[in-house]
Amino acid sequence: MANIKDVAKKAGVSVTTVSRTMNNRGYISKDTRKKIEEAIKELDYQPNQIARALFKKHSYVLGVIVPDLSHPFFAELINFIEAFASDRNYKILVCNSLQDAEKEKEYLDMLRQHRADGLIMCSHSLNVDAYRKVQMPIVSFDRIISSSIPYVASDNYRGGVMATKHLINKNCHRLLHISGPLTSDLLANRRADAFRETCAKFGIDYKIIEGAYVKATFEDNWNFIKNEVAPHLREFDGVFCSNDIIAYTLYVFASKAKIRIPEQLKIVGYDYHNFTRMLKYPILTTIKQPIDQIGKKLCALLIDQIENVSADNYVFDVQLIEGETT
Amino acid sequence: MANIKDVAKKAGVSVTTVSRTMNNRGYISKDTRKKIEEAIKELDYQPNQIARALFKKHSYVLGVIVPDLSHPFFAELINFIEAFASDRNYKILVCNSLQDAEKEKEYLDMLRQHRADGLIMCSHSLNVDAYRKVQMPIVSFDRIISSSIPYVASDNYRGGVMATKHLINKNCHRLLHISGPLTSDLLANRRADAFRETCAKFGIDYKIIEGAYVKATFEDNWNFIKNEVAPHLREFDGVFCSNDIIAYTLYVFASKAKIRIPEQLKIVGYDYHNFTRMLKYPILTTIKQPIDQIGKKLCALLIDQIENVSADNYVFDVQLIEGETT
DNA sequence: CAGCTCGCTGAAAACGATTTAAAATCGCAG
DNA sequence: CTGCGATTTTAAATCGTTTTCAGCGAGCTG
Repeated sequence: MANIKDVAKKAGVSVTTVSRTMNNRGYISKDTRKKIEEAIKELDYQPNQIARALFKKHSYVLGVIVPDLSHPFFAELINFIEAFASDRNYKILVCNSLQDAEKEKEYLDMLRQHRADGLIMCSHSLNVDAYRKVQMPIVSFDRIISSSIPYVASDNYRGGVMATKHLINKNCHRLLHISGPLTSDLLANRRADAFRETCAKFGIDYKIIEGAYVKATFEDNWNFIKNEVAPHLREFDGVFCSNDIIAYTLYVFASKAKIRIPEQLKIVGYDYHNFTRMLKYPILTTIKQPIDQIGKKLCALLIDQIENVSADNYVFDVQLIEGETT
Repeated sequence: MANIKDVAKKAGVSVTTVSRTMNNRGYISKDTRKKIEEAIKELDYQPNQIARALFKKHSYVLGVIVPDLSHPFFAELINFIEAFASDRNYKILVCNSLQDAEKEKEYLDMLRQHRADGLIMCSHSLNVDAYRKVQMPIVSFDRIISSSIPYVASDNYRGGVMATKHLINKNCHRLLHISGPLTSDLLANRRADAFRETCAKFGIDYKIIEGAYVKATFEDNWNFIKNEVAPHLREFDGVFCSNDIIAYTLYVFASKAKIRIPEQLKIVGYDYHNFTRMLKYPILTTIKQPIDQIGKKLCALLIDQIENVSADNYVFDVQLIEGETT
């Protein structure tokens, strides 16, 4: 593959001049510029970004760590992250932590070794100290890592209130919330807070069952519902699920158990990702997170930090999508 | 961030010695090795992979270009690709072509500039010449690019035969196939070949409607079915769809049109990705591609090429998953 | 005409690693 | 004490860029 020296030789100038031409720095005569551009085209010269990155200490690579690449939420999120990063000339190195702390630590080191310019953390298997040590601009999705690391999230509390109030408005009297794991610094847990407080405020009986963070397969979710949720299910007439996959699984489970939905049991989910939008039996009632805007904001905040603009937290508004399950 | 010189200084040796220690090359006394390892730990030294890559001309980065990152098939495929690449110490740079030829060309150049070690092509917006020029090891999913570029695919022909025969066995007499775009070198089109030939062999009336490659949203698919398929739909009692998303959309469409499935119309899909596995209303009858094995093989063939092992094409067996739609 | 600025160009020093080739050290036999 | 192979270490070149600094005419000013 041709390098800058080959171009210089072919154009009959020095490498400095070639470099300056490509980067539009300083004075270059029309004449030499033309010669150089011809040489570049003729040799199909592709500037070596590795050499560039070495000198400039700027790789234009962003690391993205997610718990599960094939989960519809993260697939969609990465889709948008990639698009916005690409617009600003950044590339993304995706890492699949599988929620394994060991693997996540390895990825962190790997990204440091590759001198990624920044890091988007969507997986949260390690304690906050591990991320603070990374010495790289970071943004976090849905978790408060430290005051100097901006986070992006949907307005989980408001979403929780909306979901709960919706169930109450639909005449539910005994409510269940299936949450994610209630680790203190995960912002998704504001949904449970909102649920609890809203039920209290309206004097509604409630219960919270703590689930796992990301359950990948239908069977995982099914077993969870069968073992943890089913024994209590008939005590409730409304369930707020912390994600759409579990909401759908619950719908399937309840249907098979001859519980009529929405008449006997109403279900609200959370996310409204591709899977939910595709789904028509049932059309889930759910709280929509603006995944596109979240992706864009994560990117923007990170690149702002990298390029020395100050960055701040960002919380997005959510929206109730009323379907057929409530 | 500490570099190799800092380590050398701290350990009181030369950089050469540090380098040799890390790479286990040549003689190093127990004593100096220990001193160096201590210095590395103390400084939290992370070797600069960019500098390494520059010298070794080996970046350990693989480019992966897909048409749509958030499509369940590709999300799952990338999931596996990442896992296997990571096992062999490679990283992946994901690119979302959106099936835009211009964008795909840009990504190709970008990956060349970043000196990716190889390329996994799952998007096929350009003519084959564009890929031949890339001068980088490539593997292709589901497309024959040239005899020197290995491809990986499921046994599309056999899948097509299985699907068609299954419909015939279920007593269908007039069959429809909704294909992807019938570009000659896409291996997915063997499904249509198989459909055509199997129908002919059994003396069955058939028709093929050509669809788009990847339709992202339910609405896109819905409109396609409404406009292109619906006018003919009642002529048929069995449909073989070239992917599960279109199969599901057709199911929804037909149900709303009061066509009873499977009694009046039987539907077979293709893929069996996460979306399909999650889906319970209906449980689709479909042809399963082994996405995990495809991902693994793509990776393995590419890395073999990079590391100078010869590589060959690979076609995976498929499997009929019988659901409730036939 | 000395001195300055403009416009243009190039040589050389980085960036942080690896590798080659050569030098230093050691132990030990002659 | 010398010579020599076996160890162990190092200086210097290299990878492909960018940047700093300096040089050199030409034209202008005073």
